[in-house]
Amino acid sequence: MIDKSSPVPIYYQLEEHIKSQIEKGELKPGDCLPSEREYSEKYGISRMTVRQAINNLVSDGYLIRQKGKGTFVSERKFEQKLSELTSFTEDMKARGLKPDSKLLQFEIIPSDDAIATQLSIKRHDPVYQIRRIRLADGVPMAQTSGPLRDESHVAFRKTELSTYSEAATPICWRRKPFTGQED
Amino acid sequence: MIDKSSPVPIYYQLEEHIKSQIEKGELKPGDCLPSEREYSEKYGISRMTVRQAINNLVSDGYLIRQKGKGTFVSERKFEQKLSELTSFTEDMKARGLKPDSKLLQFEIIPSDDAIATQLSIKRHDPVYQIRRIRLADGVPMAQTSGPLRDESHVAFRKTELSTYSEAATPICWRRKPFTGQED
DNA sequence: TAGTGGTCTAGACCACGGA
DNA sequence: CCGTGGTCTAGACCACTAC
Repeated sequence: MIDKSSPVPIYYQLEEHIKSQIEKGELKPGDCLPSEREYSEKYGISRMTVRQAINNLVSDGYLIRQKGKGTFVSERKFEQKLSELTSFTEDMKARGLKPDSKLLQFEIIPSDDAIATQLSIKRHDPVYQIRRIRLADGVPMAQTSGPLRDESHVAFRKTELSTYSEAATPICWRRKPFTGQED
Repeated sequence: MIDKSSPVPIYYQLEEHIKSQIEKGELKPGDCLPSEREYSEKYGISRMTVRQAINNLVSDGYLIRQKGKGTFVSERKFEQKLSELTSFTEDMKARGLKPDSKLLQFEIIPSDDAIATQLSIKRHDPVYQIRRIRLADGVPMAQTSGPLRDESHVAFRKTELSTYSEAATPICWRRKPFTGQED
Protein backbone atom coordinates (compact mmCIF):
# COMPACT_ATOMS: atom_id res chain seq x y z
CA MET A 1 0.00 0.00 0.00
CA ILE A 2 2.77 2.40 1.00
CA ASP A 3 6.10 1.99 -0.77
CA LYS A 4 8.82 3.78 1.13
CA SER A 5 11.39 3.14 -1.57
CA SER A 6 9.26 4.81 -4.21
CA PRO A 7 10.27 8.24 -5.45
CA VAL A 8 6.64 9.24 -4.97
CA PRO A 9 6.36 11.00 -1.61
CA ILE A 10 4.77 8.92 1.13
CA TYR A 11 2.24 11.61 1.98
CA TYR A 12 1.13 11.61 -1.63
CA GLN A 13 0.78 7.83 -1.74
CA LEU A 14 -1.36 7.93 1.38
CA GLU A 15 -3.37 10.82 -0.05
CA GLU A 16 -4.19 8.88 -3.20
CA HIS A 17 -4.93 5.76 -1.18
CA ILE A 18 -7.50 7.51 0.99
CA LYS A 19 -8.95 9.34 -2.00
CA SER A 20 -9.44 6.07 -3.84
CA GLN A 21 -11.09 4.52 -0.80
CA ILE A 22 -13.56 7.38 -0.82
CA GLU A 23 -14.20 7.06 -4.52
CA LYS A 24 -14.65 3.29 -4.28
CA GLY A 25 -17.10 3.76 -1.43
CA GLU A 26 -14.94 1.94 1.12
CA LEU A 27 -15.09 5.21 3.00
CA LYS A 28 -18.49 6.83 2.86
CA PRO A 29 -19.54 10.42 3.52
CA GLY A 30 -19.76 10.96 7.26
CA ASP A 31 -17.47 8.03 8.05
CA CYS A 32 -14.76 8.55 10.63
CA LEU A 33 -11.25 7.82 9.37
CA PRO A 34 -8.64 5.95 11.38
CA SER A 35 -6.83 8.38 13.64
CA GLU A 36 -3.57 9.94 12.56
CA ARG A 37 -1.71 7.82 15.10
CA GLU A 38 -3.32 4.66 13.70
CA TYR A 39 -2.18 5.47 10.17
CA SER A 40 1.22 6.28 11.59
CA GLU A 41 1.57 2.88 13.26
CA LYS A 42 -0.11 0.87 10.52
CA TYR A 43 2.23 2.09 7.80
CA GLY A 44 5.27 2.71 9.96
CA ILE A 45 5.45 6.37 9.06
CA SER A 46 5.60 9.54 11.07
CA ARG A 47 2.43 11.22 12.23
CA MET A 48 3.52 14.46 10.57
CA THR A 49 3.63 12.66 7.25
CA VAL A 50 0.11 11.36 7.81
CA ARG A 51 -0.96 14.89 8.61
CA GLN A 52 0.49 16.22 5.39
CA ALA A 53 -1.63 13.76 3.43
CA ILE A 54 -4.77 14.52 5.40
CA ASN A 55 -4.18 18.28 5.23
CA ASN A 56 -4.17 18.11 1.46
CA LEU A 57 -7.39 16.12 1.38
CA VAL A 58 -9.00 18.62 3.74
CA SER A 59 -7.95 21.47 1.44
CA ASP A 60 -9.42 19.61 -1.50
CA GLY A 61 -12.73 19.15 0.30
CA TYR A 62 -12.55 15.38 0.71
CA LEU A 63 -12.19 15.36 4.48
CA ILE A 64 -13.30 17.40 7.48
CA ARG A 65 -11.33 17.56 10.71
CA GLN A 66 -12.95 17.90 14.11
CA LYS A 67 -10.74 18.62 17.07
CA GLY A 68 -11.09 16.03 19.80
CA LYS A 69 -13.35 13.86 17.66
CA GLY A 70 -11.68 12.72 14.49
CA THR A 71 -11.43 13.15 10.74
CA PHE A 72 -14.51 12.52 8.62
CA VAL A 73 -15.32 12.02 4.98
CA SER A 74 -16.98 15.13 3.63
CA GLU A 75 -20.67 14.82 2.84
CA ARG A 76 -20.57 16.42 -0.54
CA LYS A 77 -17.43 15.58 -2.45
CA PHE A 78 -18.43 12.00 -2.97
CA GLU A 79 -21.90 12.81 -4.19
CA GLN A 80 -20.44 15.17 -6.71
CA LYS A 81 -18.03 12.55 -7.98
CA LEU A 82 -20.95 10.20 -8.32
CA SER A 83 -23.12 12.55 -10.30
CA GLU A 84 -20.15 13.33 -12.47
CA LEU A 85 -19.75 9.70 -13.36
CA THR A 86 -23.36 8.77 -13.73
CA SER A 87 -25.31 11.64 -15.11
CA PHE A 88 -23.41 14.35 -16.85
CA THR A 89 -20.34 12.58 -18.13
CA GLU A 90 -22.17 9.54 -19.35
CA ASP A 91 -24.82 11.66 -20.92
CA MET A 92 -22.33 13.79 -22.81
CA LYS A 93 -20.45 10.74 -23.98
CA ALA A 94 -23.70 9.29 -25.20
CA ARG A 95 -24.14 12.41 -27.28
CA GLY A 96 -20.67 12.09 -28.73
CA LEU A 97 -19.40 15.17 -26.92
CA LYS A 98 -16.23 15.56 -24.90
CA PRO A 99 -17.16 16.06 -21.23
CA ASP A 100 -13.60 16.31 -19.93
CA SER A 101 -13.43 20.07 -20.06
CA LYS A 102 -15.00 21.37 -16.95
CA LEU A 103 -14.30 24.26 -14.68
CA LEU A 104 -14.86 24.84 -11.01
CA GLN A 105 -16.24 27.97 -9.44
CA PHE A 106 -15.70 28.91 -5.85
CA GLU A 107 -16.89 31.68 -3.69
CA ILE A 108 -16.33 32.65 -0.11
CA ILE A 109 -19.57 33.11 1.75
CA PRO A 110 -20.68 33.36 5.35
CA SER A 111 -22.05 29.98 6.40
CA ASP A 112 -25.73 29.64 7.05
CA ASP A 113 -27.19 27.41 9.76
CA ALA A 114 -27.17 24.25 7.69
CA ILE A 115 -23.58 24.62 6.57
CA ALA A 116 -22.35 25.71 9.98
CA THR A 117 -23.89 22.64 11.57
CA GLN A 118 -22.52 20.33 8.93
CA LEU A 119 -19.00 21.64 9.25
CA SER A 120 -19.10 22.20 13.00
CA ILE A 121 -18.26 25.86 12.77
CA LYS A 122 -19.96 29.01 13.90
CA ARG A 123 -22.71 30.55 11.84
CA HIS A 124 -21.35 33.20 9.46
CA ASP A 125 -17.84 31.78 9.62
CA PRO A 126 -16.51 32.05 6.09
CA VAL A 127 -16.64 28.91 3.97
CA TYR A 128 -15.76 28.10 0.42
CA GLN A 129 -18.67 27.15 -1.77
CA ILE A 130 -18.22 25.41 -5.07
CA ARG A 131 -20.39 25.37 -8.13
CA ARG A 132 -19.54 23.92 -11.46
CA ILE A 133 -20.03 24.74 -15.07
CA ARG A 134 -20.20 21.60 -17.11
CA LEU A 135 -18.66 21.71 -20.54
CA ALA A 136 -19.32 19.58 -23.57
CA ASP A 137 -16.92 20.22 -26.41
CA GLY A 138 -16.07 23.49 -24.74
CA VAL A 139 -19.64 24.72 -24.53
CA PRO A 140 -21.16 25.28 -21.11
CA MET A 141 -24.01 22.87 -20.63
CA ALA A 142 -24.91 22.92 -16.98
CA GLN A 143 -24.40 24.84 -13.84
CA THR A 144 -24.32 23.11 -10.49
CA SER A 145 -25.93 25.36 -7.96
CA GLY A 146 -27.68 25.26 -4.66
CA PRO A 147 -30.16 27.18 -2.57
CA LEU A 148 -29.86 30.83 -3.36
CA ARG A 149 -28.70 33.17 -0.72
CA ASP A 150 -29.49 36.59 -2.11
CA GLU A 151 -30.68 38.23 -5.25
CA SER A 152 -27.26 38.98 -6.62
CA HIS A 153 -26.52 35.30 -6.78
CA VAL A 154 -29.74 34.63 -8.54
CA ALA A 155 -28.91 37.19 -11.13
CA PHE A 156 -25.47 35.80 -11.65
CA ARG A 157 -26.65 32.26 -11.98
CA LYS A 158 -29.35 32.93 -14.48
CA THR A 159 -27.35 32.96 -17.64
CA GLU A 160 -28.72 31.72 -20.89
CA LEU A 161 -26.02 29.09 -20.82
CA SER A 162 -27.70 26.77 -18.39
CA THR A 163 -29.30 24.65 -21.01
CA TYR A 164 -28.57 21.45 -19.18
CA SER A 165 -30.09 20.90 -15.78
CA GLU A 166 -28.47 18.87 -13.05
CA ALA A 167 -29.21 18.00 -9.45
CA ALA A 168 -27.61 20.77 -7.51
CA THR A 169 -25.70 20.70 -4.26
CA PRO A 170 -22.99 23.15 -3.35
CA ILE A 171 -19.90 21.86 -1.58
CA CYS A 172 -18.74 23.88 1.35
CA TRP A 173 -15.68 23.65 3.48
CA ARG A 174 -13.90 25.61 6.13
CA ARG A 175 -11.78 28.44 4.99
CA LYS A 176 -9.16 28.55 7.74
CA PRO A 177 -8.12 26.68 10.81
CA PHE A 178 -9.42 28.49 13.83
CA THR A 179 -7.08 30.12 16.28
CA GLY A 180 -9.44 30.84 19.11
CA GLN A 181 -8.98 34.53 18.40
CA GLU A 182 -12.04 35.00 16.23
CA ASP A 183 -14.30 36.42 18.89
CA MET B 1 7.26 40.22 16.32
CA ILE B 2 6.73 36.60 17.36
CA ASP B 3 5.28 36.00 20.81
CA LYS B 4 5.85 32.41 21.85
CA SER B 5 3.75 32.79 24.98
CA SER B 6 0.73 33.93 23.00
CA PRO B 7 -2.15 31.50 22.55
CA VAL B 8 -2.08 32.46 18.88
CA PRO B 9 -0.13 29.78 17.02
CA ILE B 10 3.37 30.82 16.01
CA TYR B 11 2.81 29.82 12.39
CA TYR B 12 -0.21 32.07 12.29
CA GLN B 13 1.66 35.01 13.78
CA LEU B 14 4.38 34.61 11.16
CA GLU B 15 1.75 34.24 8.45
CA GLU B 16 0.11 37.52 9.40
CA HIS B 17 3.48 39.22 9.72
CA ILE B 18 4.54 38.28 6.21
CA LYS B 19 1.12 39.11 4.84
CA SER B 20 1.26 42.57 6.37
CA GLN B 21 4.74 43.11 4.95
CA ILE B 22 3.33 42.36 1.53
CA GLU B 23 0.38 44.64 2.00
CA LYS B 24 2.55 47.45 3.32
CA GLY B 25 4.85 47.07 0.33
CA GLU B 26 7.87 46.08 2.42
CA LEU B 27 7.80 42.94 0.35
CA LYS B 28 7.01 43.61 -3.29
CA PRO B 29 5.74 41.27 -5.99
CA GLY B 30 8.66 39.26 -7.32
CA ASP B 31 10.75 39.80 -4.19
CA CYS B 32 12.54 36.81 -2.71
CA LEU B 33 11.70 36.11 0.91
CA PRO B 34 14.26 35.16 3.53
CA SER B 35 14.86 31.42 3.40
CA GLU B 36 12.98 29.10 5.72
CA ARG B 37 16.16 28.49 7.68
CA GLU B 38 16.68 32.24 8.10
CA TYR B 39 13.20 32.71 9.53
CA SER B 40 13.82 29.72 11.73
CA GLU B 41 17.01 31.19 13.21
CA LYS B 42 15.79 34.78 13.37
CA TYR B 43 12.72 33.95 15.43
CA GLY B 44 14.10 30.93 17.22
CA ILE B 45 11.43 28.63 15.88
CA SER B 46 11.49 25.33 14.07
CA ARG B 47 11.75 25.24 10.31
CA MET B 48 8.60 23.12 10.14
CA THR B 49 6.70 25.90 11.84
CA VAL B 50 8.02 28.39 9.31
CA ARG B 51 6.93 26.04 6.56
CA GLN B 52 3.42 25.83 7.94
CA ALA B 53 3.13 29.60 7.75
CA ILE B 54 4.55 29.78 4.25
CA ASN B 55 2.43 26.86 3.05
CA ASN B 56 -0.71 28.72 4.02
CA LEU B 57 0.41 31.87 2.22
CA VAL B 58 1.19 29.82 -0.87
CA SER B 59 -2.30 28.29 -0.75
CA ASP B 60 -3.78 31.74 -0.45
CA GLY B 61 -1.86 32.95 -3.48
CA TYR B 62 0.44 35.37 -1.68
CA LEU B 63 3.65 33.46 -2.25
CA ILE B 64 5.22 31.18 -4.83
CA ARG B 65 7.81 28.53 -4.01
CA GLN B 66 10.58 27.55 -6.36
CA LYS B 67 12.64 24.52 -5.50
CA GLY B 68 16.33 25.28 -5.21
CA LYS B 69 15.73 29.01 -5.64
CA GLY B 70 13.53 30.45 -2.95
CA THR B 71 10.11 31.74 -2.06
CA PHE B 72 8.78 34.77 -3.88
CA VAL B 73 5.96 37.24 -3.49
CA SER B 74 3.26 36.52 -6.04
CA GLU B 75 2.91 39.02 -8.85
CA ARG B 76 -0.81 39.39 -8.74
CA LYS B 77 -2.18 39.29 -5.24
CA PHE B 78 -0.76 42.67 -4.33
CA GLU B 79 -2.02 44.41 -7.44
CA GLN B 80 -5.47 43.12 -6.75
CA LYS B 81 -5.40 44.45 -3.20
CA LEU B 82 -4.35 47.79 -4.62
CA SER B 83 -7.06 48.03 -7.22
CA GLU B 84 -9.55 47.00 -4.61
CA LEU B 85 -8.58 49.92 -2.45
CA THR B 86 -8.21 52.51 -5.13
CA SER B 87 -10.74 51.99 -7.85
CA PHE B 88 -13.74 49.90 -7.10
CA THR B 89 -14.15 50.29 -3.39
CA GLU B 90 -13.57 54.02 -3.38
CA ASP B 91 -15.86 54.46 -6.30
CA MET B 92 -18.68 52.52 -4.69
CA LYS B 93 -18.27 54.41 -1.47
CA ALA B 94 -18.41 57.64 -3.41
CA ARG B 95 -21.76 56.50 -4.74
CA GLY B 96 -23.01 55.70 -1.28
CA LEU B 97 -23.07 51.96 -1.91
CA LYS B 98 -21.69 49.18 0.26
CA PRO B 99 -18.76 47.55 -1.53
CA ASP B 100 -17.99 45.05 1.21
CA SER B 101 -19.97 42.24 -0.29
CA LYS B 102 -17.86 40.62 -2.91
CA LEU B 103 -17.34 37.11 -4.07
CA LEU B 104 -14.45 35.26 -5.63
CA GLN B 105 -14.56 32.94 -8.55
CA PHE B 106 -11.95 30.35 -9.22
CA GLU B 107 -11.39 27.87 -11.96
CA ILE B 108 -8.79 25.28 -12.67
CA ILE B 109 -7.29 25.72 -16.09
CA PRO B 110 -4.25 24.46 -17.95
CA SER B 111 -1.62 27.20 -17.87
CA ASP B 112 -0.78 29.00 -21.07
CA ASP B 113 2.73 30.17 -21.96
CA ALA B 114 2.50 33.43 -20.08
CA ILE B 115 1.24 31.89 -16.88
CA ALA B 116 3.61 28.94 -17.06
CA THR B 117 6.57 31.28 -17.41
CA GLN B 118 5.39 33.50 -14.60
CA LEU B 119 4.93 30.65 -12.20
CA SER B 120 7.90 28.60 -13.39
CA ILE B 121 5.84 25.56 -14.20
CA LYS B 122 5.29 23.54 -17.33
CA ARG B 123 2.83 24.67 -19.94
CA HIS B 124 -0.60 23.08 -19.39
CA ASP B 125 0.13 22.34 -15.75
CA PRO B 126 -3.10 23.06 -13.92
CA VAL B 127 -3.36 26.40 -12.17
CA TYR B 128 -6.05 28.15 -10.25
CA GLN B 129 -7.38 31.26 -11.88
CA ILE B 130 -9.39 33.83 -9.99
CA ARG B 131 -11.88 36.31 -11.24
CA ARG B 132 -14.08 38.49 -9.17
CA ILE B 133 -17.58 39.75 -9.18
CA ARG B 134 -17.80 43.08 -7.51
CA LEU B 135 -20.91 43.81 -5.52
CA ALA B 136 -22.43 47.10 -4.48
CA ASP B 137 -25.29 46.78 -2.08
CA GLY B 138 -25.58 43.17 -3.19
CA VAL B 139 -25.85 43.91 -6.89
CA PRO B 140 -23.09 42.67 -9.17
CA MET B 141 -21.31 45.64 -10.67
CA ALA B 142 -18.14 44.38 -12.23
CA GLN B 143 -16.42 41.26 -13.31
CA THR B 144 -12.68 41.00 -13.15
CA SER B 145 -11.52 39.01 -16.10
CA GLY B 146 -8.54 38.52 -18.29
CA PRO B 147 -7.56 37.41 -21.77
CA LEU B 148 -10.04 34.86 -22.95
CA ARG B 149 -8.91 31.37 -23.54
CA ASP B 150 -11.71 29.81 -25.48
CA GLU B 151 -15.23 30.52 -26.60
CA SER B 152 -16.89 28.87 -23.66
CA HIS B 153 -15.26 31.35 -21.36
CA VAL B 154 -16.35 34.20 -23.54
CA ALA B 155 -19.88 32.99 -23.40
CA PHE B 156 -19.78 32.63 -19.68
CA ARG B 157 -18.31 36.01 -19.07
CA LYS B 158 -20.73 37.92 -21.22
CA THR B 159 -23.55 38.34 -18.79
CA GLU B 160 -25.69 41.38 -18.72
CA LEU B 161 -24.45 41.97 -15.20
CA SER B 162 -21.14 43.46 -16.18
CA THR B 163 -22.27 47.00 -16.05
CA TYR B 164 -19.16 48.24 -14.35
CA SER B 165 -15.86 47.87 -16.10
CA GLU B 166 -12.60 47.39 -14.28
CA ALA B 167 -9.00 46.80 -15.21
CA ALA B 168 -8.80 43.06 -15.46
CA THR B 169 -6.04 40.66 -14.55
CA PRO B 170 -6.63 37.10 -13.49
CA ILE B 171 -4.57 35.71 -10.64
CA CYS B 172 -3.09 32.33 -11.18
CA TRP B 173 -1.23 30.00 -8.92
CA ARG B 174 0.00 26.46 -8.84
CA ARG B 175 -2.50 23.83 -8.02
CA LYS B 176 -0.33 21.17 -6.38
CA PRO B 177 3.21 20.56 -5.32
CA PHE B 178 4.92 18.55 -7.98
CA THR B 179 6.05 15.02 -7.33
CA GLY B 180 8.21 14.42 -10.35
CA GLN B 181 5.64 11.86 -11.48
CA GLU B 182 3.69 14.11 -13.79
CA ASP B 183 5.37 12.98 -17.00
C1' DT C 1 30.01 23.61 -3.71
C1' DA C 2 26.66 26.04 -1.08
C1' DG C 3 21.97 27.33 -0.47
C1' DT C 4 17.21 26.44 -1.35
C1' DG C 5 12.80 24.14 -0.79
C1' DG C 6 10.72 19.06 -0.30
C1' DT C 7 10.26 15.27 2.55
C1' DC C 8 10.51 12.71 6.79
C1' DT C 9 11.38 11.29 11.66
C1' DA C 10 10.33 10.45 16.67
C1' DG C 11 9.27 12.44 19.86
C1' DA C 12 6.61 16.36 22.88
C1' DC C 13 2.75 19.18 25.04
C1' DC C 14 -1.76 21.30 24.39
C1' DA C 15 -7.05 21.85 24.05
C1' DC C 16 -11.02 19.59 23.03
C1' DG C 17 -14.71 15.91 23.22
C1' DG C 18 -16.85 12.03 25.07
C1' DA C 19 -17.58 8.30 28.47
C1' DC D 1 -10.15 9.62 32.16
C1' DC D 2 -8.43 8.58 27.32
C1' DG D 3 -8.26 9.43 22.42
C1' DT D 4 -8.49 12.98 19.07
C1' DG D 5 -6.56 16.62 16.23
C1' DG D 6 -3.39 21.13 16.70
C1' DT D 7 1.03 22.77 17.37
C1' DC D 8 5.98 22.48 17.78
C1' DT D 9 10.84 20.80 18.03
C1' DA D 10 15.61 19.63 16.35
C1' DG D 11 17.33 17.29 13.72
C1' DA D 12 18.02 14.43 8.96
C1' DC D 13 18.58 13.40 3.85
C1' DC D 14 17.13 14.50 -0.83
C1' DA D 15 16.76 17.08 -5.48
C1' DC D 16 17.23 21.18 -7.51
C1' DT D 17 19.50 25.75 -8.72
C1' DA D 18 23.22 28.72 -9.27
C1' DC D 19 27.92 29.85 -9.16
